[in-house]
Amino acid sequence: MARTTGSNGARTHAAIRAAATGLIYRQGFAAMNLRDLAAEVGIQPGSLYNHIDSKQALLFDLMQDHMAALLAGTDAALDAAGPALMDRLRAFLDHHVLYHMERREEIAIANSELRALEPENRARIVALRSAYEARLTALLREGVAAGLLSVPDVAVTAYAMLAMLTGICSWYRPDGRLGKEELVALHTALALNGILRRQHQA
Amino acid sequence: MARTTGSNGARTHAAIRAAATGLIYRQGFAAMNLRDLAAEVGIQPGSLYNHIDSKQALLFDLMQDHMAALLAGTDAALDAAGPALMDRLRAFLDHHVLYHMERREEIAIANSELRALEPENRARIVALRSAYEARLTALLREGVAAGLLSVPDVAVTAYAMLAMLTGICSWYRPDGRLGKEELVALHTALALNGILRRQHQA
Amino acid sequence: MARTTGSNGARTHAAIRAAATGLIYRQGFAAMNLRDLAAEVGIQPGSLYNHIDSKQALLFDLMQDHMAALLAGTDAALDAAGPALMDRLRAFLDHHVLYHMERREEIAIANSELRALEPENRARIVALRSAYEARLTALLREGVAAGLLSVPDVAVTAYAMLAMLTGICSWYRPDGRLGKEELVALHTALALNGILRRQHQA
Amino acid sequence: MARTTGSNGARTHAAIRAAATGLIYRQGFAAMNLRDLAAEVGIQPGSLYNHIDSKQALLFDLMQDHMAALLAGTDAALDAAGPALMDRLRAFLDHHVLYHMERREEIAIANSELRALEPENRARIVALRSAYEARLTALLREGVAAGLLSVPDVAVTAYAMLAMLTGICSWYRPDGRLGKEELVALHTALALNGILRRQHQA
DNA sequence: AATGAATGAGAGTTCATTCAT
DNA sequence: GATGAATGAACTCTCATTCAT
Repeated sequence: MARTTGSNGARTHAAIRAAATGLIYRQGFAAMNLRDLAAEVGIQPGSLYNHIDSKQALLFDLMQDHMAALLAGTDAALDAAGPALMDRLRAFLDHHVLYHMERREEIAIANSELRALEPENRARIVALRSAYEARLTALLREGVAAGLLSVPDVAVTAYAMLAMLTGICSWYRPDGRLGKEELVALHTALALNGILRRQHQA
Repeated sequence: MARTTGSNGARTHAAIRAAATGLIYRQGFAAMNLRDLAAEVGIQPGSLYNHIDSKQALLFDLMQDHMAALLAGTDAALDAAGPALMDRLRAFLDHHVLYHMERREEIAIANSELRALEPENRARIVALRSAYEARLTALLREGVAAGLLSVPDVAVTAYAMLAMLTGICSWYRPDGRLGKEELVALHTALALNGILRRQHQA
Repeated sequence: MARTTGSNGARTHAAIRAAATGLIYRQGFAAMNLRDLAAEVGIQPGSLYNHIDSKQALLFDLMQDHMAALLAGTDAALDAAGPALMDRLRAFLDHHVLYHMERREEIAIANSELRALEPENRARIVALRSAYEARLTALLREGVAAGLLSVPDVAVTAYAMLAMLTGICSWYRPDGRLGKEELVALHTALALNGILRRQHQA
Repeated sequence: MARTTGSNGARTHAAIRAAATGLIYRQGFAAMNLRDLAAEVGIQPGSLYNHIDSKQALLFDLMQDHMAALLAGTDAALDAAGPALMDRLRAFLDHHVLYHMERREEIAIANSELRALEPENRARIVALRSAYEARLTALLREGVAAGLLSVPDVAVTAYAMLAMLTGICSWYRPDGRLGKEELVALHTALALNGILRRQHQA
């Protein structure tokens, strides 16, 4: 049976996800309640269940979709960068910082609400996250092998770099003092300077 | 945690704070409930109120004490480092990393539960946090003035450095592959490399 | 229950009644929900209302139709039995047992869900039930007057006999150890033995 | 720590059980809600949980305690009846009828709310019920072996007798036309007459 | 005749907190 | 200082029902 024309189910579902993203970002998942969410969407609390299975399932869906988008965006950026290693590394870092400025709410949720997921759901998100980190560690290993980078420990360094570049989403505001491009350049340089091999280094 | 025979008030209070630190770290403040906290301490929920004023007050006390300890430890490390700027900067970074490994639960709470504080309490913790950040921005400014550092934007760079070094407390485990000293050295070097002024740079 | 292609309204209505009978029998009226009922019929919950007025009306219709069928079947059996009192009494009991084996779901509902009916509906079902009981009490009174039966209290005895013979529908299974005819004979004898007047009795 | 004098926890718990018995008897378990139950006890709904684990656990406890009391009362009646078989059979029936008049609410619940129990709980109540039925079937078998009773099928006859005698609790009222003793005598005679072996019977 | 989305009431349950003992 | 029972508000979620399409 065809979907009734003018039905606004899809619109409501999107509104729920958008409102939930904002509320979880601001208050945390446990502190968000479905009454507030429903009110923000403009429906009754019970009506949420026409669109979601449970509060937990809503969180999982948001996180999963976000991680999938992050991975897809990253791969697109790497593809666009061409084959040269340093281009690819720079593309990864640029994309990471830009994405973290533009979608800082989803990022913050993905980083802080892992503990709110039930074990099975958590395992699936952790797998996506690992796949993302693997993109960076692979680039670092290549760089070391090519003699371009100085990285004492690939795994720890990758964590540290991601932590630094991810931190931006906890304070960035679109109307801040510095523009996006400046912030991207500044952060990518800061990160690269930390690992670039130099002549006077061993 | 079994009930200690002959325990007195101070011991119970300390046990409550220790148990709360662990529970908040693992579950988040909003998701922690006082039933579980009381059970872990070995008392009834109502008895908590002989030692704390409220769940909110307990969180605030934990965060305030932690920030005070962080500031005191930092200042002690700076005093011990002597007057040389680079020694002081290195001392700040070393201390930061070490402290974040050793007290990662308190750190994680201080970083993630600001939003759970009531406005007045939040303002007081934010003030302490700003004081801590000011220690680093002051050092960076000195370094730039002395021509030792290359820092395009002091505030943003300080944030990025702190984010990187703070990230360690989200994955560090005492029984991990690398020892504390290695991790401190690795992180401090990574951070310093990012900002050291070099000859061939403009 | 799969959706029948080309099903029309009457067929859906019958499917709803059949599914509701089973669900109410198994779970009770209050515990049955219209979601499950709709799912068993293969339609959406809202579509039920094209066929029923309300959950309450559905229950009432089922009970009313059942009581009417019971009465009609009883009267047919009495008519077929002829004029002799003992034949008629035996016919009543035989029919009662047989009917309670064959339609135990409807019977169980009629016996246990009176309390779920709204007062007005309940009164109407109670009236039908009283009419049914009156068939038996009339026979008992005739038997006593004719000196054939020994019945200390007609009303109480009628209740007790009906309770005994009705009990079968709470455990009878078509694939059980004993066949229908055996069970009918056994129960009718058990009931009649309890009230038959004997020579050596006062 | 000793129970505080004057604490009325036990009294509240008993009041909850008593009120729940009445409400479940009148409305059925699924239709009873905890708000009404709490109101009848004179406490807030949430306060119920100081005394019960869940609605389901409350039902199970009521049914289990009732079945245990029925079994204990039956065994006491059998012990008091002495060794003669017919005395014991009569004692069983007398006790059954009397108990079903005096505690008809618990009985009705035990008979009609089995389906409301979760599988594990149901299995435990069914086991108690089987133990009770076994008391009667054992007596019937003895009676048949001794040539005192005529019972075509022990299991079916036992069910039918219990159904008849249990029926009383669905209509008995303490202020009714007949007294307890009369009703006990009437029912026991009705049941025994159905199975007593007579000379002129094969 | 059927759908999917909405409603509004209410369900069982949990929670931080209070307080007489 | 600790207890057990109580509170009252709030929670997530379910329900019968309605209705435009």
